[in-house]
Order: sequence, then C-alpha cells, then structure tokens
Amino acid sequence: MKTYIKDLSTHKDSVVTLQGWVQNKRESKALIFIILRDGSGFCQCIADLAVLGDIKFAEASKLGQESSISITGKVVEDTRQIGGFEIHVQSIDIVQNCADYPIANKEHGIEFLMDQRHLWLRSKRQWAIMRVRNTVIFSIHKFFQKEGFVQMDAPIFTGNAAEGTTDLFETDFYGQPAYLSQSGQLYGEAMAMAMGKIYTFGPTFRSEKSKTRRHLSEFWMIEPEMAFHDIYDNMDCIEDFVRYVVKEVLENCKVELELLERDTTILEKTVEPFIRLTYDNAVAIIKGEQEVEGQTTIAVLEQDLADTKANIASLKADIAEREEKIAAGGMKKGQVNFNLNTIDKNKNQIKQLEEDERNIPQWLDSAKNFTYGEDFGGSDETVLTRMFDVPVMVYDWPHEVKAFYLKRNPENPRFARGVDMLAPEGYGEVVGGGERETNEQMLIEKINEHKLPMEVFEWYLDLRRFGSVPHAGFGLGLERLIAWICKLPHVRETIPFPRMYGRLNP
RNA sequence: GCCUCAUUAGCUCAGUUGGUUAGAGCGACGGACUGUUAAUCCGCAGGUCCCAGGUUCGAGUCCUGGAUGGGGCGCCA
Repeated sequence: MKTYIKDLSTHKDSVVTLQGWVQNKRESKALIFIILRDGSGFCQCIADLAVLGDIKFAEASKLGQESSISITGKVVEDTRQIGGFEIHVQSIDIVQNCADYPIANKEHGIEFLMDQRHLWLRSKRQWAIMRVRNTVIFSIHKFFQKEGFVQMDAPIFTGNAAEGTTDLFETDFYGQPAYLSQSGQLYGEAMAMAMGKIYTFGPTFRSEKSKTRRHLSEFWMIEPEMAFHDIYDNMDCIEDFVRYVVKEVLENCKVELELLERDTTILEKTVEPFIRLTYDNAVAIIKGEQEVEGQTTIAVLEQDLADTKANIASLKADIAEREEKIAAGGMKKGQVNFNLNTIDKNKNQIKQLEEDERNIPQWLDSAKNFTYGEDFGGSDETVLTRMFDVPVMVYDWPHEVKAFYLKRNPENPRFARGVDMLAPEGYGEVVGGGERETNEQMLIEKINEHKLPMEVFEWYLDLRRFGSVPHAGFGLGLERLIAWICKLPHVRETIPFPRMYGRLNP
C-alpha cells in the first residue's frame, strides 16, 4: 500500500515513504528544504546533513526542480505547513535528477505558459483547477444519477447543423462531408422519449473565430433532456443542478479553493433562490430604465469606470513612490528587488485595468443603446449580472433570435420559451436551454424560416408524430462553469489541453 | 470578419524629444550564509531590439506592409 501526501494526518509520528517530484527546493550548508508534490498534495521535507551523510546530502542538494524522487522519513506535525505536516527525511532515492525546468517560480506570460502546458499542469494553481474540474464532473454525474436520469452518448460525427448559424468543423466521412458535433440536443430529445430523463456529457466543437475569455473551439457540454417538463420545471432543474455542483465543490475542494484564493462568499450565496427575469424585464434593467435595489446599470457601470480610473492612478502613484525611494539610494539589495518586483506586478495590473478602462465605456454605450428584440451580447450579460450576486435566469425571448426548436409561449407567441442562466461576477452565459416545440407544423415553418435542409430533420419530426409530449432541457458549458467557480480570468485554464482559435499544440 | 493593445536576454519588463558601447530583476552557473516558505548576500555569463521595406547624417524609438500574441465586438456554452 502506497502512502500519499493527502493522507499524512493518519500517519502522524510514523515513518513513511513518499514518491513524487521536487516542486521547489531551498538549501543551506546543513539543511535542505524540499517541497515534494505527489499529485495528491504538497509537503515540505527537511533533509539534515547529520542524518543523510556527506555523499547523500551532496546528491540531494544538486536536485533540480521537478526531479523525481522517493523519500522516506518521519511524519511530524507543523501547523506552519500547507497540509499541517512535514517530513523529517531519513533517506532519499533519486529516480531522475533533472535540470533547467522551464517554468520558474515567478510570473510568466500566458503565451509561454500555454506553450509549456504539458508541464504547466504540474504547478499549484493548475493542480487545484484540475482537481476542481474533477469534482465538478463527478458531482454532475452524481446529481443526474440520483435524480433518475440516464446518461447517453450523442454522436460526434453529424451530417447536419442543429442551428445553422454556428461555424462547424468539417471532416471527411468516407467521401462525404461530416461535421463535428456542436450539440447533442436533438439526439437527446429522441433518447428522452425512450428513457424519460437523459443527459449527455460529451465534447462539442465550434469553429467560431472568437478570441475572448469565454471561448474554446473544443469544450465539454452537459445536455439534460426531460419528457413531460415545461419551461418552469426546466428552470427548477437548472437551479437545483447548479446549486448541487457548487455545494459539492465547496465541501470537497476546500484546499483547492484556498490555493486559488477564491472568495467563496458568492458561491455560498447559491443556496438562495436564483433570480428569474423575463426578457422584457431584463432589457429594462440593462437599458437602465429599471432599478435594482435602488441603482441603475448605468450608475453602477459609471461607478465601476470611476473606480477603475482611481485604481490606475493609485497604482501609478505607488510605482512613482517606489521608484523615487530606489533612486534615493541607501536601500538594501533585497529591498530594492522587492520593490522592483512590486512595480512589475503593479504594471501588469495597470495593463489589465487599462483594458477595462477601454471596455467599460463600450459596454455602457452598448447597454444604453440596446435595441429591444435583439439577443444579448457578452457585455449585456456582464452588465446585467453585475446587478445581482446570485445566478440570473432570463426566459421568454423574442422567437426570432432563438433556435428553431424552441416552443412559442402559447399566451404570447412573440416569445420563445428559451432560458439562459448567467453566472454572477461577469461570467455570463453558462447555461442555455428551454422548452421544445411540440407542434410539427410550427417546427416545419421554423426550419424553413431558418433555411435549413428539411430532409435531414425528418427523423426529428418523427418525434412529433409519435407520442409527442411537452419536454425541455438545457446545455451547460463545463469550462465556463469551472471558470466561474474558480474565478479564473479565462476558460483556457479549466481544460487540460485547450483547443482554441490560434492554439492546437501541445 | 471588425476594433484595440502589444512584440527588447531563457522568463518578466525598463529604455525620455530619434543621438556614443541597449539596462534591471528573476532564472541558470560559481561561492557565502541561514528552520527556510518565490529565502538572503557576493560574483559571473547571457541580445538577429518579431520580419521586410521606407524617412533620416543617425532608428529599439518615426512611417508603411506583414507575422504572432493579449483583450473586446459579432456569434455562442
């Protein structure tokens, strides 16, 4: 039976052997501090010259970052350490000593890190994110299984587009064109008529040339579909589902969230009811015509812009002050380095803030001039969710802007019964779904309206000919959910090897 | 497809109005020192200033075009 770092608390004061990699190392004449990582966690190991002897100690002191080793030593409680324990080393076996590991313990640029993705996955932040991803995936399955859903796999090769507008990746399927799946939903509907409640969990491909923090070319989507469910049942399901997953992460990923420095207040708020708004209502809020808790979006955004400007000014003042101090001289070298590093960090922050400074006025403009009847843009979602601290569900959309398969509101046919769930803190659309059209004639009209080839939808129309029932479902973007839960600046860090516009390797 | 910002040492960045031999920190390497938390201190090495044209007595700096990357819009989860 092997021992892992996560289980050290059960081995207090006994001697164990750990196998792993040198994450970092500090050395002196008689002591070496090795931060060992074994995939399950991180642990400081102290090697003493008096214990190891000259030869072994010299070997250990030469260990490069990410060298692979096996360490035997005593487990000692030490509250200063991450896991609360450290190892007093008795012996070290070197599996491989390596040198010149490319990723240093310092700030790197995103392009460099993405090129080193195969190695970057080993670093602490990425370790934490991948473990949150694992917990999210596992809890998604747990939720649907406990609710009686049947998991199904939709095909990845498809002969048609579910929604004509999106760009598809074309491949060659024995001489005829085929497209990589951009949604398993239509197949999910067929399966729901067989199983009652189903969910898909699979990869999705979209060749949108989008370079934003929310887009990947290959991402994972979860698509439940439920027979005898309407739009309101659907919203209940979305809410229960998202609440459950967030709760599971909060319970099982404490160490990871702490490592990511995630403020969990907003996540804990998901126990409260989510906000439900009709499209009309949401538009009024976006345009600043309707207040939320005494404030309009316009006022909030203008305040955000003012805050951003003030932040930039104070960071610049801080830099100037530090530069002045350094120039004045008399500072120790260590202090100078510290100040230089801080200046670098501030400059990076200023760059990000300056992008906000450029973007916020655009968003403000777009919100003020929002045309009723249009779909929300990314910035409109940001503006809307900025007003609330729980997820927002917007439903009953103008039918023209939504997919052909959505049901019309029988009381007001201008609206289609779609629903989008927008995550707080500016993360925007995480879920899109709705109640499906059950009337065959309405569907045929819509397919024609969208200029889609009727023949490939014949099988889909069969679902309306044989025992058609009200049904609803939604699609959840796994990476967007993880990005929000971890509060990451970009979805690219939520998937082991991201595929996006301009990025196919490694 | 459109808009915008950027590209200088292995990495993160300075480089003033165009002006002599392009700088710093981190990392690497050599040494000193220490229950250290990105330790600290001393020393040393390290450059096709993204590419191609142009303006100029003179270009890292200005202009034109291109490549690559960041961010935003459209589109979407």
